[in-house]
Formats: sequence, C-alpha cells, structure tokens
Amino acid sequence: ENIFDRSRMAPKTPIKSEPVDLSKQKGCTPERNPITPVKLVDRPQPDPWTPTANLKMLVSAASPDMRDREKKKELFRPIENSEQSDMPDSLQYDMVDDSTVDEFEKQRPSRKQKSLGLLCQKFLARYPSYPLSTEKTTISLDEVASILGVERRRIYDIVNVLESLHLVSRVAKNQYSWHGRHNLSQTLQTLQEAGELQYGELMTFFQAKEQDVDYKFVERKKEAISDSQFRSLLEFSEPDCASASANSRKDKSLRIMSQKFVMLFLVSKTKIVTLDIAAKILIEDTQDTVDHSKFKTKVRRLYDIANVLTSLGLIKKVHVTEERGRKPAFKWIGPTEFSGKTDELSGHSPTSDPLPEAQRGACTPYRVCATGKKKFTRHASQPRGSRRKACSEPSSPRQKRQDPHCSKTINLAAVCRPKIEEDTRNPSTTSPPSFPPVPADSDFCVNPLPQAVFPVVQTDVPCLSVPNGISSQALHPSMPAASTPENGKPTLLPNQHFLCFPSSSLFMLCGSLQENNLKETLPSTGDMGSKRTEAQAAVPPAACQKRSSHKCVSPSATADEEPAAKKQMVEQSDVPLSLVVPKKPFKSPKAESTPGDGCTSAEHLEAFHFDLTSPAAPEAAEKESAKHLDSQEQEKWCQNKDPGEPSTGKEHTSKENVNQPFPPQYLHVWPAAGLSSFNFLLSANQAPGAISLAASQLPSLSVPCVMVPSATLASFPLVCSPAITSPLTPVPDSSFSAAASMNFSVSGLASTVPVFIGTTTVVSPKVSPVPSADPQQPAHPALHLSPVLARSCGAVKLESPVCMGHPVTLKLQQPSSAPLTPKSIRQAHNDTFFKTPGSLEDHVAWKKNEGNQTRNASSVQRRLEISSTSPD
DNA sequence: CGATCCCGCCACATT
DNA sequence: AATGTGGCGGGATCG
Repeated sequence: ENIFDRSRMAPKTPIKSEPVDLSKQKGCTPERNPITPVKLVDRPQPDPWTPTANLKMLVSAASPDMRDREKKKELFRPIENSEQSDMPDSLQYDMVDDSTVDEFEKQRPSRKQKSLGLLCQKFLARYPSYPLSTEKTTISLDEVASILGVERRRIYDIVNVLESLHLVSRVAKNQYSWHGRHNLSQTLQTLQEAGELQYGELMTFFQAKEQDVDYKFVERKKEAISDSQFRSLLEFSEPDCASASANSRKDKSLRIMSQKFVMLFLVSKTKIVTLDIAAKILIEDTQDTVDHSKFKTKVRRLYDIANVLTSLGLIKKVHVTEERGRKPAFKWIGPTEFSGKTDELSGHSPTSDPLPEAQRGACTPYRVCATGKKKFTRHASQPRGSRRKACSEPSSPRQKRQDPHCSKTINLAAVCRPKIEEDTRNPSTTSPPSFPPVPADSDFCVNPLPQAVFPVVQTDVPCLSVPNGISSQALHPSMPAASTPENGKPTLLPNQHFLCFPSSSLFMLCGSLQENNLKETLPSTGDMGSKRTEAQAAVPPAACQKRSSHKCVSPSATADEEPAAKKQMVEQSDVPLSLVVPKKPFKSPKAESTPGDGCTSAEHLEAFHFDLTSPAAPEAAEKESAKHLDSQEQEKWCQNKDPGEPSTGKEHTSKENVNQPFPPQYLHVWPAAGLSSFNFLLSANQAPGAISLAASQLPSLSVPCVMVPSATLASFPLVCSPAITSPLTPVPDSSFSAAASMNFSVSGLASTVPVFIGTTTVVSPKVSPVPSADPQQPAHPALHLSPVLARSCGAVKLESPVCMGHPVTLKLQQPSSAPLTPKSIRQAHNDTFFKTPGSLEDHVAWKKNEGNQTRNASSVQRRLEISSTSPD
C-alpha cells in the first residue's frame, strides 16, 4: 500500500486543503492493517490555529496514507462530519481568515475550543452511534489525530475512556475498532453490578461517612472481595485473555478509573457524584500520605474522563451546594435501567435537557434541604461504614458531635440534597446530533412499564439478596440468626401478611393489597436492586415527600393502581424512585449460600415472592398498617433525645394507625444519595385525596412515611403488617429515637435487621445490641430531609446504636383508631399519604422491636407502625 | 482565586 | 532503538 500511496502522494501535496480533507475521513478504513502513519513532522506552514496543531494536521493530510484513506472514506461517507464544520472548530477558523494574519489572538482558538470535550464530540461525530453490524469501522489514531488536529496523546485520552465503556476496542497498534453504543447498556449494567459490589456499601457509607479512613477501609475490603469478580465482568467483552491476568500494570489506569467513575454514578442513588468524592474513592492507595498532590492529580484525570462522558451524553456537570460552598459534581443523565430490558425507559434523549432541568428545578427539594440541612448535619449522624470496626466503641452516641468531618464525607449524600446547579456551560456538548437517543436525564428513569416492574419483583426476588447479601453477610454475620424475618413474621402475626424485605434498597408497594395486585418492587439486594432502585430512587426524601404529596399521593390513592402512582411519583421527583426492581441474577449464589439464615436474602426473596397477588399469603405479605411517624413527635424526640441515650428501643407508635383493614401500601423510596441511608415507606392506602390535601395543606408531608435506612433494608427484612397501630404512648424521646435509630442507623450497620411494620403486631424480638451503630455519625445525611426529619434522623442515628442494642418492644395496637387522620384515610382504603416523617403531624406509631435473637446486635427487628391519619 | 484542564514531558511497553 | 501508550502535573485559562 505504501507504495501505492506514495506514488500518489508524493505528487500531491495538498497542503492547503487541509481542513476539507479532514472532514471526510471516516473510520472506515478498508484496509485493516494497522498502519501507523508515521508521525508527521511538521512542515512549516502557517497556521492560524495553534501553530503546532495545524502544522501537524497539515502534515498529516499531506501524508500519503492519510490521503488515501481519506479518499476512500470519502467515498464511503459523504459528509457526515459536516458537523465539524458546524462547530466552531479550529478548522474553520483556519479557514477563516486570510492567512496569517491574525495569528494572534483573534483566531487563536480559545482554550475552550481545544477542550477535550469538544474534541471528543468531534471524534464521536465521525462515527455512527449505532453502526450497522455489517460495517466495521476501524479507527486509526494517527489519522484521527491529524484530522482533528490534535496530538495523538489527546486521542488516547478519548479512546481510553471510550474503551472503558466498550464503545471501541483496540485491535492493533494504533488501530481501534468502533463498536458504537450497541452494547452500552450492557456495559453499564455490568458496571452497575460491579459497582454495587465494590462501592455499594461504600457509597452509602461514604455519604454518611465521616472518616476517610474508615471509608477507605471499607472500600478496600470491598475491593478485595469483589475485585476479581469485578474484573472479570468488565473484561467480558474482550476475548483476549489478557484479562485475567491482571497484571499489575499500571496502565490502563485511565480506563479503569473511568469505569469506576461510571460505577459510582450507577451506584449512587442520586446519580450525582462530586469530583472530590469520586477522587477520594478512586484513590486506592493508602492515600494517607500522598494525599494532596495525588488528590489533585486524580481530580485532573476525572476531568478528562468527565469531559468524554459528557460528550457521550452520559453525565452532565452540575454543582452541588453544600455547607461549605458549591462543589463541582456531575450528574448521570444516561440510562439507568439497563438490563437489557427496557431501555426505553427514559424517554428523553439526553439532549433534551431543558426539560429535565426544569424538572429538576421543580423537583429540587434541595433548597429546602439546604436549609434544613444544617440542622441535619448536626444531628444526624451518619451511619458509618466503617463502623464495623469502629464498633468496638460502644457507642457513645453523642449527638453533639458536630461533624466536622462530615463535611467531607457528606459528599455523596450531601450532594444530593444540596442544590444542584446545572451547568449551563456547554449546551452543545451534550448532544451531538449523531448521538443516539440517550435516555434523557430525566431524572427518573422510571420504568415506563409499571407492569414490568412489578412482576419482576416476584420473579426477581430471589435475586435480591445475593450481591449484597454477601457483603452484608460478611459484614454482618449477625443477621442470620436473629433476624430471620420469617420467624418473626409468621409468628408474630398470624393474620397479617408480612413482607420481608431483604436488603433491597427500595420497595415500593402500591396498589391494594387486597386486590392482590400488589406489586412491589423489591429491591434487590444490595446490588442489583439497589442500583437500579437507586437510580430511580435517588430522590432525597424531602423531595420525595413533597412531590409525593403532589402527585404521588394521588396515585397512591388509587390504591389499585400502583403503577400509576409509582410513575407519578417517579416522575415528580427527579428522583427516582425505584420501583423497580430486582434484578439480577447473580445474586442467587448468595442466596444459595445462605439458605438457612434468617432473613437473609433467601428468605427475603421468598418473602417477596409472596405474592403480591395473592393476598393470602401468610408470610408474605403485606402489611398494611401504615405507620406514620408523627413528625412532631419525632422531632421532639429527636431533639430530646440525647444522642447518648440509649434508647431502649422501644418504640411507640404514636399512634394512630391506620385503621384500614387493608393492607396499606407503601412506597419505598430510595434514599437519595445524601439520604442514602434512609428509606421511606409510604403507605399507599390512603386516599388520594388525602394526599393531595396533604400537599396543599401541609407543607411538607402529609403522608405517613417510615423511613428506614436503606442499608438496613437491604440487609434487613422488612415486615409490614397491615393493621395498625396503636398509639403508643411511647416515650417520646426514647421511643422515637429508638425507632428512628433503627431506621437510620441501620444503613451503617449493614443491615441485617428486619423491620416489621405492622399494624398490630408487635414484635418482640429483641434487638441485639449492635455496637456498631455509631452514635457519632454525622448528621449530614439527614440534611436533605426536612428539618424535622433531619432532626429525627440525627437522633436516630445517634441512638441507633442503642436501639440496635436494645431489644425493643413494640406495641401495637390494632388499628383502629386513628384520630387524626385525615378523613380520607380512614375512609378510603386506598388513600395514600405520604408523609415525611419529620414534617407532619401525622401520627405515627413506631414500634420497634428488635431483637436479635441470634446474633449480634446486628440484627434488629423492628416494627413500625404508621397510622395513616394525618394530623391535620 | 478556585475550577478547569491543555499541553507535552517522560517513563514504560511494544515492535 | 524507535515507536506506541499513557501517567502525570505545571501552569495557563476560565469564570
């Protein structure tokens, strides 16, 4: 070939035409051989542009090979690239003027024009997002570099990231083949799964986390566990063997880093990751020492990666405002549901950001949060991840501790809450025309198909436990024995149905149980479910609440139609609720492994299976009672409570419960990142009207919610019983706190504790004392929540340890009286309310019990009741 | 002045 | 040894 080329080439030297040529090129190079074009040397040509860059381009153009290819390409491709022309590229600039003239500034492409993001867009514009299977496109680095007028080095940056997502793969030296986005969703799913393994807990912790160290510790642990698996997953696409051998090579770090970065998004409930957090997480070494510079470098790399991902329409830049100020962060706007299943979920293409943004704005509860945040911060302690170790400390729950450290850790969690400002900055960037529709950033990725979701649950159920389970188990051995949900459940409530939620992160229960329609989504065990859910569920509680109130409520009202409700919910919030589900197969192993254990996944799974449809299932359940937390009370409690207090755990429910015979429905909302630790359960039962009312009337929440720490949920089975509550006279402080603690703290723990929510029932288990809960955790997580919530949260956390430790006695009353409840509630079985714990007056009765019979403190069972009644 | 991140040196890997 | 890759971080720009 070369010869060939030369012959021609020599003669031609099309120096001048440079730009034009460029546009034409395309990936397809017929010839496979990797030709490495020689580096071009520059020729002295005057370029307007960056001097060097232009020169190079020109040179390259001049080179025979290039030309040849170009020609060929041209044939193949008309001008798709035209796009380039559109852009303000440098190329154009070149053209623009007269020659030399302005070398100076004028044309000088500003830095932006040379940005990696823009370059990446140009790069992507050259190839079809969804190439036909038939067409194989090869990419020659040199060629591209010359065409785009940049050094090859820059192309590596792009290609490495693309390679991490399997959009391209390296075939030979200097040659890459273009795959396009066909496998993107699969890749993302894989990453999500891997991410759950690696970072699932971490993230949770992280958010809450105070200490870097701890987190690191945790992280490390995780990696150890999953790393191998993880690797294999990632490598899947490539046949080449090398994969396994993970050599130690440092290389590819950018690729790996890119994958990890993406995982963080996929694992994050809020889908928002701040750079600093990501950097911390991604620094694997013992960073202690190196820190600063290393951190800085890491961040730099992350910018490189972020630019490429932004060009791909997978993320966009936002700013998270925290106490400290605003931090740069990125929000995932790519698909969150993969599984091949429904891609379509997200309707919008990423490009259509405007809408989403608007939504966001609307959605954002952030502001609120922000305000509340501070308080939260203080009070709330976060569950710490590391706690395991730390646990040793008995817990001194001290609320007071402010969390200086929190600030750091907050990140993820915090991120969510705080307001996010989207970047307006490069509008263009995001959506190149050629891109395939990306799921919009709509925040929700709710599944369009409600049905699917529900059903899924059942089926999936089994899966749930797995991934997390492993970790959880490992972490929390305690679970098994004590908590077995089953035990409790059946035993406890004969009549009632229970649901056990395994560790999954979210659950949404909607619909009337009665009907059988119930659907739930279960979360999955930590991993899968959580991930997905997370994605969807990301909304911060506060937000949820509000939203829920608006729309959500109504839907819920329709008890019958859960799906609808869900959707609505989802929609409203940016966040996403996760309705969805379970997913993943791979968990099963775990389940297998832990057959016997109590609540562990397996069981849970079963529980889930329970039929939504068949109401009767004893075990399964449903639960109806709704519980409300009385926000007020809670608040009080919280406040009152001392961190130190060990509350015994008793909870009281505030009271009222829902009378409804029917099983209430709940929505479980995933905690947003910030909130990550909390899960909300909303009862669906209440009438829509109620909901609506609530919204209007109540600023915050009318709906009763139970918040449970996600982590907890994941690990712990949740049981809900329908009936409800009696108001207990709980001790305000202690009880509440206890309850709270349960919920919140859990996450940190690991969650093995089952939670029961029931109307009547009581659980008497005891909770094993779990040392783990830290009193200390920073409050931040709570932040996002309404202030009240926050407080409560704080309290909770603090106490949680306590709670955990103490067995709680629950009181349950049967349903019946729910004084306060808004009318609707009682009346309708359907009504749904959503409340936020803190905010409302609703009564909630919480009860918890915990006991773990078995093991350590870890497992705790609790029962929460919420009455549907609204205070108002 | 902090956030971004371009640029290209340079080490290591391949050929 | 030449060339391919890609880590890395100084320091320029941007906002």
